[in-house]
Amino acid sequence: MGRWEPDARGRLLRAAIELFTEHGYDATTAARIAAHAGLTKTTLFRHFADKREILFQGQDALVAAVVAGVVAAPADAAPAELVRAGVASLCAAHADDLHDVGRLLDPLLAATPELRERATFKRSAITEALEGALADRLGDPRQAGLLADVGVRAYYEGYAAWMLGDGSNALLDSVDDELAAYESASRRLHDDD
Amino acid sequence: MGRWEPDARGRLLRAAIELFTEHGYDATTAARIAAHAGLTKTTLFRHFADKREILFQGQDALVAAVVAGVVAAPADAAPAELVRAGVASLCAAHADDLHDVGRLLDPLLAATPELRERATFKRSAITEALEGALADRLGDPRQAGLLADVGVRAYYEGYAAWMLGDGSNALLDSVDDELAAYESASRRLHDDD
DNA sequence: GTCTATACAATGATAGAC
DNA sequence: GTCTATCATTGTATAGAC
Repeated sequence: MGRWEPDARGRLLRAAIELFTEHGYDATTAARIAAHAGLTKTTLFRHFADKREILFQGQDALVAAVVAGVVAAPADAAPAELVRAGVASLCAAHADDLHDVGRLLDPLLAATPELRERATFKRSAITEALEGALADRLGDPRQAGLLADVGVRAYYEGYAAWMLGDGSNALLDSVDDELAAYESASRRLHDDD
Repeated sequence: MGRWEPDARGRLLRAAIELFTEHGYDATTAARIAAHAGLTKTTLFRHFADKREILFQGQDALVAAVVAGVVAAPADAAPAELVRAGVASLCAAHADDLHDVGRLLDPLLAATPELRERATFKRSAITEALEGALADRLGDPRQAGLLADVGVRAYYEGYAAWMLGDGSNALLDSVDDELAAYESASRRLHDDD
């Protein structure tokens, strides 16, 4: 692989998490992160468009994954099955070491609005992608919107629950639990009319 | 009102829209916006935390409005009525001149991911506020989440439709149409099971 | 209570060398 | 792919003017 230490992005991620956790996001300069990873500021910004993006690398793959999941679903799949195919593909796209990264990321997001803003934007990109894929299959854009919201909610809350666990459970199981719970909540909402 | 031209924020808003539209967001410096509004860069940043916030001033009032709407709803209101109370309050919080501002804002958002990110964050803040208010009334956080998503969807799409019109229709009418359409889409989703 | 002047640290872009 | 160097711009901080 040549002259340099491999996995510059991974090293920058670990450096950023460590320094943000220790000193806070604002007090940690990009130059310091780069130096901690054995690189320079210039190189950091060649790999990432901005400082926040260090923490969210790989999320763009999730947009592709959720669409691929829906597209690959059987032709006769019901709406709820399409959603589940999408979020299952999302779960499969996870490297398992995200179990550890996620636990460290959480307090950083809680402490830093700037990072929450980026996280929200990523979530919204996933939602829009799922919505588009569902609309293609269902023909009804409003049904697609509703289902996309549920699917992404189930995914994020399933992810949060899974992160709190010890890692012995599968992410998809947590997400399936959430999907079922939302299905039930939605049904109750209609039955009470 | 005293020694200075009034409505510094409004002047900065108009200056920003005009210059962003003409030269693009990136090519327009904060100093240029300030000068165009008859102010200095220092003053601009006294009014707004960052450059993007110029365009989204007032959105924080929407967070308070949506909560107030739900809180003020009758004690025996059904879930759907709580949602409608929240988004109706959102609509009432609008100054009508937003009809014009919105039309100019739209192409800017389309052209500038940075601005879309901020817009997404504001939408998310409204959603979370509505979700919290609904959870307080309903007791069920998952129902609250589902309903908050529908309500905010209806509001944003109603707003988009209203903006395309000539201004003779009321915003709330557009939003009500969307609420009804989502209600129907949701019902179809369940009946097809 | 709002504005301005000045100085400053940090982000992120750019150009050219290895 | 990385580095040095330089640069415009953002956003902050301080001090003071009206």
